[in-house]
Amino acid sequence: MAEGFKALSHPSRLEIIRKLSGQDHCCAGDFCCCMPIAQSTVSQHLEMLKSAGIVEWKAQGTKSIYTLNRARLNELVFALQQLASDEGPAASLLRAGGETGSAAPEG
Amino acid sequence: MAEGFKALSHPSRLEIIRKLSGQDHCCAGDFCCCMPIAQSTVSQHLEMLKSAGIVEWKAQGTKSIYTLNRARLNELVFALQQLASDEGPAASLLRAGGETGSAAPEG
DNA sequence: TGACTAAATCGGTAAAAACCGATTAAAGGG
DNA sequence: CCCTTTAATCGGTTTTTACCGATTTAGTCA
Repeated sequence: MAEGFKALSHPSRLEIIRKLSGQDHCCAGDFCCCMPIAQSTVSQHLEMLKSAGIVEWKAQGTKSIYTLNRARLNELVFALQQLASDEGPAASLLRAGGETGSAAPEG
Repeated sequence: MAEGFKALSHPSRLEIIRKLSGQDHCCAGDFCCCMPIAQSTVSQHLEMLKSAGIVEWKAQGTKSIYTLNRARLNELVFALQQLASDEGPAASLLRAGGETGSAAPEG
């Protein structure tokens, strides 16, 4: 869990995720050209995102295709919601079977 | 935003948050006694959580009272939900006015 | 095959984070 | 006032992260 959040804890990596979020998939070069860091650095950020399960990788010819793993992000969302809840993890799990929960209650 | 996730990116800090999540408030010493790290280290983790806005601090006699800032956590939940969504930030904002969304779809 | 392109990896430096023990500061009780 | 308790801060070491340029690997195409 900490590993997941660590992957989100750098502006450049958030930028990568943001770009992927609106775009279905990108190749590695798509990131380099719009970020103020070297190609090798981008590659390392992508590697970290990959090993944290945030992005998925596929080779396509001489290019590398990266896609966002939205399910993984949702896992982190869920974990964070539980922490934000004042009812503890168990309550959230129980409630998930009955009614739908919201991250931001109206109170 | 990256700063918020960085605060969540260490097991000890997650442990602190987890403890606070189920407990309304804790004093600094409550963390030291159940974690395998020195008092000074706990203090530094708390300082980081505080400056990231994740916890709030109040002096009470010779003790320091820490409370979880659940609103701040919910901000991060919301930001993460937007990233996980394939519709981009704008769509999420629009939808929030109409129907309720779920972080974990049934698929 | 050789030139070209895309991207990972290597070798290294600089900065940041994690951690500790010791010290300091400040409140409370005898 | 002195002693204790609580927790922040200081000084320092070790580990990790971020970053770069250079190199390597691998696919593509003439």
